[in-house]
Amino acid sequence: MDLDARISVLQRSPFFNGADRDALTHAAETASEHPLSKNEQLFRQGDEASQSYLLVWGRVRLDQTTRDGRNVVIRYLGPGDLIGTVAVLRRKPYPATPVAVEDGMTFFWSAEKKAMLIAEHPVLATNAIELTGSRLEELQERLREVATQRVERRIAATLLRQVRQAGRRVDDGVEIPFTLTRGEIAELTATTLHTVSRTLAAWEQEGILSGKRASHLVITKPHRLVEIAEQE
Amino acid sequence: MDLDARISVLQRSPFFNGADRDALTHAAETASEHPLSKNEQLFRQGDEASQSYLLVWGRVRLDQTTRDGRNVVIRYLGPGDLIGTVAVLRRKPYPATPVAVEDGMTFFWSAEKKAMLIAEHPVLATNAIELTGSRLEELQERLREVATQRVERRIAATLLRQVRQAGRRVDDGVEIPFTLTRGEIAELTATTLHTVSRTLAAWEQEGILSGKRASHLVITKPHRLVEIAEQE
DNA sequence: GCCGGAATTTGCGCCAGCGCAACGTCGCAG
DNA sequence: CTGCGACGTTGCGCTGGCGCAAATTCCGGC
Repeated sequence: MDLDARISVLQRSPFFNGADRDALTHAAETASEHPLSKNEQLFRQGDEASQSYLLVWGRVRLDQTTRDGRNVVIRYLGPGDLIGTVAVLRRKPYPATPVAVEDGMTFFWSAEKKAMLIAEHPVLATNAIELTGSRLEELQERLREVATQRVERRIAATLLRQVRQAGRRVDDGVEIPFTLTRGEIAELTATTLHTVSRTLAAWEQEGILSGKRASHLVITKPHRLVEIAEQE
Repeated sequence: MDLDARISVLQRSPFFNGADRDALTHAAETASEHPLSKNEQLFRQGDEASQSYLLVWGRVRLDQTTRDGRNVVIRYLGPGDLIGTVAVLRRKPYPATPVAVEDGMTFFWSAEKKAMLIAEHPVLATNAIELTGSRLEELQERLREVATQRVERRIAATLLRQVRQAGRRVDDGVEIPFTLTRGEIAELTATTLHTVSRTLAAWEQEGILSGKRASHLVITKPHRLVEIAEQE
């Protein structure tokens, strides 16, 4: 990818919001590229944080694993999202494992280069706080959900969150533009794939959504989902 | 409080780690003081973020409330912790309500002053990322716990977390140096005060911990708690 | 020292949703 | 086109721990 192409990619990332030409050029020049193939792990939870990534295109699932092998999906990441950056800046091991759910492309910087970039362009520090803060807020919301809401509401809220973050309009509703298995939805909502399956089946009955297997979920009646997510 | 006193308070906060004399002085000069009385709310979830606080001494509980009145404790804050700073920098409403669980003291800065401080002293931006990042990591851990562990383990893990963050050595073990009601523990662990009561009663039987009512919890056998928190 | 209210304890019934199991189905590799 | 492996569905029984309720204890204020 040539420099201009890189710069225009960077410009689209919230992390470079308000960055001047100089910052963009500097970042583009020092970036390396790393393509992603489906199911590839970018790094592993617990690894020393040596690289900071920017997802250019594709979709990545952030997993957190327990010692005993249980898994929780922290969130899904899309184009423009940073991966591993906080760990790099904190000089702590990566706290989670990013897995590509489809082919994609990333830029990455070494820990030193990234730290230097941020030191020289303070606006990037502000943006990093902004991004980290919004993830923090999302996690607080999810914690509250898991703590206080029953499964059905949580699933509805989770689907709506995916729609908000990555939804795409289609003929008959909104589409979640990547494959979400029942198991993954279960790990996002702190339940089992069985319960997810039953719930989605019921919703499909009701015509709220549709989408089998490897196809993408299409929410036909988002308002119904909102109702379910907000019911007392 | 005179300037030197303020500066020495600021020095003890991780947010001012590695800050030079100039930054400290500047921050100390522009800070206002606000004493806290028990049960006082510093601000409320949803308010426009106008002030950023630093907890000087005392103890604050961060609450997140659902529309229907249910409550979740996000975390407890102690001396040196920042309150509302991320919201101020993001120019978003406060996402939670901080409540003093005992009398205390805070410094605060207006949103503008705080933004200026950070812009002029980049090390503060780095520290803010560090602090936000560590809270993010803690929340990820808690989400995983709530999603995968049963109540007993979660309570053990939660108590250990309090000990790690604020524990104080005493004759017969480690003390959590502020009052934690069963209800508060319940809101920290996503359960009910009934279950917490039963669990703690059992542990008291076993001699793992002690502490009635308004007194502080003393963990007599932390290793047992660790075992419980880690058991498969 | 006494009182009112808040926190806690404890008992009991119940049910959401988990765990297990068996079966169906889709999609991709070859 | 076929076979296999991963994903999904569905039934069923069980139980952790929630919800409700009542009794008890403690605390802080007066």
